[in-house]
Amino acid sequence: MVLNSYNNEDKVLLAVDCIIFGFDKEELKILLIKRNFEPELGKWSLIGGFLKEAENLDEAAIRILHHLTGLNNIYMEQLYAFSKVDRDPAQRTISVAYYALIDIAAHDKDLIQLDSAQWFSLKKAPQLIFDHNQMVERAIARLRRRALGKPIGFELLPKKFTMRQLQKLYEAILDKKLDKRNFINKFNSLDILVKLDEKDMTVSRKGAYLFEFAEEKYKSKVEEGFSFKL
Amino acid sequence: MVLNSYNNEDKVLLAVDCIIFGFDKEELKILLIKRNFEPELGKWSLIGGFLKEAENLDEAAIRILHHLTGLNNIYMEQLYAFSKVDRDPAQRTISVAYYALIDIAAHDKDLIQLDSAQWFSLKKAPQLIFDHNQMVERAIARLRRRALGKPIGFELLPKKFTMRQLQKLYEAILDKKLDKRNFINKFNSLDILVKLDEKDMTVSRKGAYLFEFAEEKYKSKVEEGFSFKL
DNA sequence: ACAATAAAGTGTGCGTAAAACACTTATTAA
DNA sequence: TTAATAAGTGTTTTACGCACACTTTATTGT
Repeated sequence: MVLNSYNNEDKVLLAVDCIIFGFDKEELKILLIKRNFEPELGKWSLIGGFLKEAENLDEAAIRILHHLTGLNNIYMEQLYAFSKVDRDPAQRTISVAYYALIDIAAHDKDLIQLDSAQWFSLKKAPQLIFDHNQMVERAIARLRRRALGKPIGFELLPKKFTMRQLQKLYEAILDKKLDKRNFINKFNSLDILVKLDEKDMTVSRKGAYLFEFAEEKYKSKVEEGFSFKL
Repeated sequence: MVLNSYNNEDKVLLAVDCIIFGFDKEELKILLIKRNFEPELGKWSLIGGFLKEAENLDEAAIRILHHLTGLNNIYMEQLYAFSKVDRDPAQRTISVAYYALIDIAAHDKDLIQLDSAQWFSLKKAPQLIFDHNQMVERAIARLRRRALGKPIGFELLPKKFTMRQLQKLYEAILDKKLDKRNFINKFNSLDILVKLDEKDMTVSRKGAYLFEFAEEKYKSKVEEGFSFKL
């Protein structure tokens, strides 16, 4: 064999595409941008760009997301590397997808207000370019599994929230209705919520008690994980 | 912005590293090769190579594995893309790791008998180059989660096997002792095993009944998944 | 002031699955 | 014949998932 086998190897373009899910009290949304360059100019796509030589993939994802949307301090998780040979007709490109879930309201101020980046209801999102729809599907599947294996909500809900909001978040992710009592019982048994003396009166005549996450307990639950069925 | 933004983007070397776990009736092993090129010549590493322009990552993994070990027909699953900037000191390289579990005995004939590829007990494996140890750790974690969510064993055990072998497989993957009776009860309730009239007499004075997987039922269980705690 | 309305809040019982637990059986080698 | 070895086998208790319906609270409109 050869001594330094690194010569003569093909180099490729490595893209990073960010799938940003947002929650706005009722449903899951996804942040998309309208491409302003060829190919597929004018079509909707995920938030994407190319890895630079001097950064790793996590850093690239953060940079690209910030550059195209203004969003900061978003923790994204790597999803999968998509590599079909002709996935991008313009040039051979491998794309590593990242995803995150954010509280739309909390990050609203960061969002650059171009009409190029826009929230879509997940169920009414347009067709995306290349294999981006597949990426989104895989991200949703991952999200669901994650929601059943670790608590979510901390980065997604306002600091103080009602049980109903938390339940709606899970319903949106799992795409099914849950029983109020069972949901509350199960979540309470995790012992990561703190009931406040305060009520949210905007939501109904009676008002609904507000809760907070007990940050330390929440984080240790994320570490250890759990497995529940909802 | 620019019209065709693809120019001026950095291209990188994209490696694929294969983590091949094997099971040999007692413990989990891992297949490693001794590097015969610089950098790190003579050290142990995962089975790796570079993606070519005309293939996707799955294909590259299969080609590389076959080329370096002779192994054929191994289904590998993509694990994660590792991208630390200096992970390979020789050149900027991103590596996508793949992993698979195989029955060592069944694939023995395919293995090229160089002293360059060698099975190591997982617990006694040597230090690997670059970030390959991290890759292995992540693969083990994934393997454990997978073993609790879908049946495994079909590709890993001989066609006919004893309950004890199956249990040892799970014990090796989960790295803990399991209760014989509970294990059998749980597995039987899945209804994917066929008890044969044949006994394996090599294993004890009394002999142990052999089982097979009911292939169709097994596959549908893989599709639907399950969630068990062992 | 009273009635209607709207959403919040609250508890129980049943069935299934997990976990703990120990003795008997079959065979062979001494 | 017996000593040794691993296989084989059920039951009980506990925890969890899931189905299920009425009461409470405050406001708004008449």
